[in-house]
Amino acid sequence: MPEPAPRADRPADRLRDRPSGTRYGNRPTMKDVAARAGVGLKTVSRVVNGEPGVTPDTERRVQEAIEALGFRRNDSARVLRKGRTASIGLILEDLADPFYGPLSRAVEEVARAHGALLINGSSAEDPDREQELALALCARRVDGLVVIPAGDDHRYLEPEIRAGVATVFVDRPAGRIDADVVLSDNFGGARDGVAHLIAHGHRRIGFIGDMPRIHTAAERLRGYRAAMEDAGISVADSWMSLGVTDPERVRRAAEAMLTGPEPVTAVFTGNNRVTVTVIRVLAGLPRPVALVGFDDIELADLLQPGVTVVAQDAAALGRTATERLFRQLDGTLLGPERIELPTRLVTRGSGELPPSV
Amino acid sequence: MPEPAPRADRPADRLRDRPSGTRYGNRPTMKDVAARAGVGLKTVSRVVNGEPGVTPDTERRVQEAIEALGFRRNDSARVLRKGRTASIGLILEDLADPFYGPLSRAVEEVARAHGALLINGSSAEDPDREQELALALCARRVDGLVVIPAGDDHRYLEPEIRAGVATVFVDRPAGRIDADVVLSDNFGGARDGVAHLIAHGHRRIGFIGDMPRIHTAAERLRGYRAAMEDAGISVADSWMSLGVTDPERVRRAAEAMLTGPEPVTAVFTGNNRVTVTVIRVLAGLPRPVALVGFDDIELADLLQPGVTVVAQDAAALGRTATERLFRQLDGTLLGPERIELPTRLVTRGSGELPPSV
DNA sequence: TAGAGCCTGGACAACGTTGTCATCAGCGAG
DNA sequence: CTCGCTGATGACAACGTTGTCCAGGCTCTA
Repeated sequence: MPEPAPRADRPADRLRDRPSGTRYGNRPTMKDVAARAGVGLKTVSRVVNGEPGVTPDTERRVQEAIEALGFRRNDSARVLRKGRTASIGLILEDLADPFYGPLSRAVEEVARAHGALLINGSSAEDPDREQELALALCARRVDGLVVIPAGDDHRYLEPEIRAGVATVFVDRPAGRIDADVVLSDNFGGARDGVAHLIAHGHRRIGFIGDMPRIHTAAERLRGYRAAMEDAGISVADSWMSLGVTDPERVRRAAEAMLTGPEPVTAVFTGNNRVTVTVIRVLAGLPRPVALVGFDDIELADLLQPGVTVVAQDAAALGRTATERLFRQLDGTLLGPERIELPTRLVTRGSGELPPSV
Repeated sequence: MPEPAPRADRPADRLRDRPSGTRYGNRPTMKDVAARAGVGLKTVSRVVNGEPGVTPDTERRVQEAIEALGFRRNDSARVLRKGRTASIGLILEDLADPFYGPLSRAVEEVARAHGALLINGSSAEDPDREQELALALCARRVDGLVVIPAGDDHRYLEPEIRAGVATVFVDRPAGRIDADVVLSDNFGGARDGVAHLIAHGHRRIGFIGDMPRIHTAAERLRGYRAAMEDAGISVADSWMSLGVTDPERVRRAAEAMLTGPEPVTAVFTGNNRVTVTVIRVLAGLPRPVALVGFDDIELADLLQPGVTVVAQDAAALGRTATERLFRQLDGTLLGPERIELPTRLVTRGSGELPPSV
């Protein structure tokens, strides 16, 4: 007997059978509530959404039916009908990076203030994965997207943006499309940080940063070069090292520039991951080496010496971007803009060490 | 003229009008693709989903139409039809807390391996907000929920769980319902940490922890008491302080137990937030005070002295929980279980300081 | 050459909600 | 007493997709 019955009441497309009190795995719908309350479908909808035009008595009956059945509105259907999902997507590089914690919290808070949920994913610095994620989020019909780009070509988002997906890029600019961008002043911050070292007497200063294809890394390198040039110092190639922030590579890079014929007396590190590794390297050295790092790190003040950093305000980045996103959705925005937030030099000791001879 | 035409081709329920190349804000649907490709609706569906039974030639025509129109499947409709959303929800306390970074990354990775997206929200340690979030996620029909509970009564989730929402609690147990729980061995970890201090000669040991209504805080306090009792030490009330982990309160608590008639010679801190604040307090003291903290913290090895901690594996917590969630969805699971992961004592110096007299 | 069987493709309903519109009862005014 | 109005209520279609099922054309074989 391949077919038990010619026609089942409901298609049994949901396989899970749990020891439920009532229907197996099938949730009650407004139709069920309506039947139980003895009212029409639309009346239930009105009650659920707090729309006016329902007698207190009717409302009570509906509420009772909702309670009794454990009804919960199916937002998928609602979204399908209304066109807006009240959710935004956040794509970042790595949820576990302490820099992104405050940023995503800020994004979440602004979203929450607008009644939206946050869906997020990590690109792991892989452009393909970024695209895959972004498009998956668009297929879910998120209302907007906050993207910390891994790739440098975002034309794939053009149809989505045209279709109304509000999009803001954070921390790094969008590639090959015109879109809202919220950045830190990476160039200025790095230049100031390096200038600080120069002001304390250093001339041979090393730079260790992330892969040069990452915009922030490139900008910070540019800031380093600018500060050196402003001071009339010519930079040796061996003083600069860009690449993955994997501790092993960073360690080797640091050790290389600290030895050799022209060893650096100070190091400028391009992000928090690099800074942490370099602190470990410097801790193992007999002579003190000055250090300024981009990005603040927790407990930086308690190390000996305290670590001087160029701090950026990750929360402000996230907040600014997300507020802008919702203004795009409001329609109270003119055109794409590039917003640059200032950085702040926090002196704690490591940047004020004199060059040791 | 209030009405421009008796019947518009499409209801203009979407207000946004962008300078789109084609239809304003209206995305193409499979119907549009079908029309353009000169095929039936279902054929488009087949191509989009890679189902068999389509001639290469037809498939090519459909693909071209998809490209040309910039079509992207509307997953809301798909979800409505299929009943599964391929997304899971994560509710934690605070996205910005470094402890939750690795945890949520692990959750995301497992979700990704199962083709699911991650929606997350922060409860800010507020039970009402936790419930609001959880139910909002259920309304979105997430397939499952990973919850780091803020509240201690989760009966509100019963109808959802019955309806098939896979649910796993992490870091703290569920309240008043029977559900999967993945925890660290908070009791054992704290006991070992305190025993370590005792082994190094301490008798007057302080405990500073989070609010006692939080399960982890209570368990760690219990571990502290157990270790003290095992060593035959009777604990003075003034040695223990539980409450919010706000730096101001923690600072006062630490200062109080470090002065007075019976000052402690060592402190056990109940979580990473507390540890960081106490390190700052201790750094300002003339005499050394031993410290062991629950939770590992970055750079703990570089402080003077290094901070001895009871480390828990946040990533393993998230991974274990999420894998279990998907096994619930597979149906390859018997019943709710309580899984306890071990902690690890990492000695770095601060816990090995002798009592200073 | 005809029949059987297979493969491709399309018509149609259904998922659960919301917007539109019609209906109906009750009521006040003329 | 009746007309028209108001406010509550429900019937119905639509959102965009997928599952079911049937039709038509093709190939293969007897």
